[in-house]
Amino acid sequence: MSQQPRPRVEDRRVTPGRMPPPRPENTDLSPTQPTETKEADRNAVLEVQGVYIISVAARILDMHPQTLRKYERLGLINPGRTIGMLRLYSAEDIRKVRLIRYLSDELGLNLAGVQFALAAFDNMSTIKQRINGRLEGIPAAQQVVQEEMDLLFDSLNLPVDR
Amino acid sequence: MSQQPRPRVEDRRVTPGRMPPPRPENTDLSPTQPTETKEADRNAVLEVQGVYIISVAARILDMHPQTLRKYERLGLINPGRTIGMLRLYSAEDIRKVRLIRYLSDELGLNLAGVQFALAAFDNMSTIKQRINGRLEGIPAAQQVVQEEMDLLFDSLNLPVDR
DNA sequence: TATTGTTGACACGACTCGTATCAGACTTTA
DNA sequence: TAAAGTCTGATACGAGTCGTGTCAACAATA
Repeated sequence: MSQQPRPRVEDRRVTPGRMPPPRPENTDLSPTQPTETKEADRNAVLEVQGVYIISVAARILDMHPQTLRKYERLGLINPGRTIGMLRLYSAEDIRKVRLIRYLSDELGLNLAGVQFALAAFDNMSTIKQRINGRLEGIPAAQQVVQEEMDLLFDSLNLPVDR
Repeated sequence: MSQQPRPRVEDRRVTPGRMPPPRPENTDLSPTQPTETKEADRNAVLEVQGVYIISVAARILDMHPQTLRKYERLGLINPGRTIGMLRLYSAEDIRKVRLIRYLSDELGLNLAGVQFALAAFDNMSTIKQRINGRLEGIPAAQQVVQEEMDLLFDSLNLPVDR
């Protein structure tokens, strides 16, 4: 009955206020201890054209992999997959997670609220596009809508990154 | 708040000797709400149709008065006041509370999310108005924006009531 | 082969939310 | 004027949420 905690690579913890669970800190477990397995090296291997597997994405975002999985389960993000079903996070996915984190951490929304907000953003973007298309022949009107819709987005106080 | 063994209900007691906070002056603030009652006799203030004190509003909404007070403290609603500072809930206030309850109970938003959503609605309405104003001379464009913005509101799945 | 990924389940501590109660002061009503 | 109702700020509590952590059994990758 192996009861020992399985060592993991995800060694970061973010608990800001309180102590982390009383678990032994296997902070690092470089497998066959190449003494200096540079993260950069390993990342480079998995960094195929700006896509990252979950452990790398989690490290980039400084978040727990389980949190990323939970976000996906809730439909907040939808990373790609390798043929072998490994999650692949694109730069766009990373950006979206940052937006989610902003809505959650800074604005205090729960995940239902995040879901609502993301859907609202999407709908706003879509509508803006549709209006723009239907106003194809009236550039003056297009200009007005462009400006005002930008205002609308601004009013949501999203991080510049979006 | 950390949870720990706490006194039983019978033992709960407010710290003795605590001074109640000074009440605000009767400065007749926020006459914002019930424009209908503006010249009603102070005798009849609570009988004006469509304006309710908190206990009545709570009964109408089937909610706890403390919940209504909490919503106000968070800035979600802003009921009027009598000269004596009693809250006065208009039909519009009641409607807004119902919207809040829908966002909270049905969609699962927390109150931060409700705040965000309400602000988004307001901003969308404002922008729609502004666009409409700026497109005054282009009715065709007005029509397009009208239709599409209505679509946008629809996409939010709000209760018919709103 | 060693490592890291997958899933689902369960648990935790911190936090949120609606509700409840209290004391003391004030307002409205009978 | 007395009684009933409301005001304020505090504290409390059960139920739920959320991010994190762990586990088992297995698949993919290096």
